[in-house]
Amino acid sequence: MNAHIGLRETEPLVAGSRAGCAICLGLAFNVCSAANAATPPNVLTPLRQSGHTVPARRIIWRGPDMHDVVPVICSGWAAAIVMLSDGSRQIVSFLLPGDMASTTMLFDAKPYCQVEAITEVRYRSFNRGELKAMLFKHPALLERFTSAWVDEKTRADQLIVDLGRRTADERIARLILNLLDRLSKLDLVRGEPAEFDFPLRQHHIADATGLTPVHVSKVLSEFRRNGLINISERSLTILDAPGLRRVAQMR
Amino acid sequence: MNAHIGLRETEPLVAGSRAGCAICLGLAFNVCSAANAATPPNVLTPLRQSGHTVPARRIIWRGPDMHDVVPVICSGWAAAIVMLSDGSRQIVSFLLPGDMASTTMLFDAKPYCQVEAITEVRYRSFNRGELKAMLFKHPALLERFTSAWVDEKTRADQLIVDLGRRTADERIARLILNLLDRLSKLDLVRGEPAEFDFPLRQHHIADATGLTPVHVSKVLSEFRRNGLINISERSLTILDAPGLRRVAQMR
DNA sequence: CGGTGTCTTGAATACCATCAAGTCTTGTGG
DNA sequence: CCACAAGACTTGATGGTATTCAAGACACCG
Repeated sequence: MNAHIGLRETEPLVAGSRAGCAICLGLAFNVCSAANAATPPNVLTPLRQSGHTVPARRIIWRGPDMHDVVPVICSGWAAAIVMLSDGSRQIVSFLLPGDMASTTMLFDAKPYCQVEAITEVRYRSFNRGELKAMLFKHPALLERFTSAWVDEKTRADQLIVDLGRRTADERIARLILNLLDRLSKLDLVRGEPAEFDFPLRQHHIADATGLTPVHVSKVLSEFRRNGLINISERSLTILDAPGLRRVAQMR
Repeated sequence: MNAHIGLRETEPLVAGSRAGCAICLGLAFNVCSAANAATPPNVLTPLRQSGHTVPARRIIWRGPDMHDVVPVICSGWAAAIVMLSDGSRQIVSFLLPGDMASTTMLFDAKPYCQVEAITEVRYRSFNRGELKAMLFKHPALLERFTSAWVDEKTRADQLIVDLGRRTADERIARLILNLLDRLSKLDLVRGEPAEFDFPLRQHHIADATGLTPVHVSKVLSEFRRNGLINISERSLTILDAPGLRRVAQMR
């Protein structure tokens, strides 16, 4: 899951406003291409799409019902989650601004997971066929898309290794460092020592690392005791980056 | 990892023979398209490629050195493995005949894992650029390729769930059932009760399920005691499919 | 024939889950 | 604005699953 395709906004958008979205989409594509110096500006015609804003904890995209729409996150955090019949959950990937839930959504309509908002989330739904056609028409966009796909797969494989072969401390440290990485590419990390918005509840961390919320609490407390990180007011500060990396890499 | 792109052979091939490979590749593509009734026969020009045969346990494709080649398995079993610095290993996917190590190899040159032969393996290496160009030139092939990609990602996400949220028994039962599924699509499963070649050592199962060989041994013994499966002479028989599924699905 | 790889089994241990109780925060309706 | 409920987090006690350690049986190969 989780493909960053650079459909980000530079300015706030009137939520749900169709005109606003259309403008923004054009903007976003230009921003995207500008950042990459690949696509000349204004080559892209706006796609049909619909903007939405949902509060935290709402389900954005549920397996069975949505067929032809591909959601792209504009702002906020979300998660792609596989639900098991006993109520336990596995977060397959976190979705940050600019992410499509999964690159596979462009091709496949049978999903095995749902997308849930963690914070308030603004997102846009694209028509799958149109989005696909557009990507294949513009090489620069396709390039971006395939690179998003490679990133997504790399992260998935990394997660497999983490869940299969690493301890609780390592998993949690790596989760934090991965988020740090992704967020700093989005320019969402502030200052020195590094600090960023951290809307995850401990149960989110548990669902992502294959642990229980109780154990996550214990590990995070230990991290704090050791002066590695600090979490307060939904914000995470990395106090000792080398130390945290040491915990994460160990082995 | 692991993309089945239908580059299989119908007949044995003189190992390493360039002419043989070229013929076989044409054959293979036709077989592939015939199986799908999508590509008209003979539309495809043969690609440059090289055939290889390696014994079990040999490394086929190592991260750092191979840049522009994409290996495709012709016969035998292989595994894509992530090595950790303490010597522990995680198998990210098993590669069966017709599988490309990963669809991402078409686009990305920086690999984080190696491909190892489990049995003797025949495989072919394609030039990445040429293979890519060919896929994008022929819509039917591209279609096949994207579907391989979706399968690959689906399996990766399933593995994430298994490693994150399932017990040892469940993981091992699911591994067996997944292999049964894939092998039966390749027509490599015989008879009733279902039975197939099973070259995996217990340490392979351990590396794939995130367990230790010792514990794999105990679980398999229990499966046998309960009359679920039987393994002998590198062949696995599923004696009680519903029972095994019950163990696998549980929850 | 020794060496290596594979598998099995038992005992001790470690890591993480489960259970439980309590604090604190957040949100909601009266 | 307060009261109450629900959610979030913490901490300690206990237990289970899987690991680690160890030793031995067996097959295969050079």
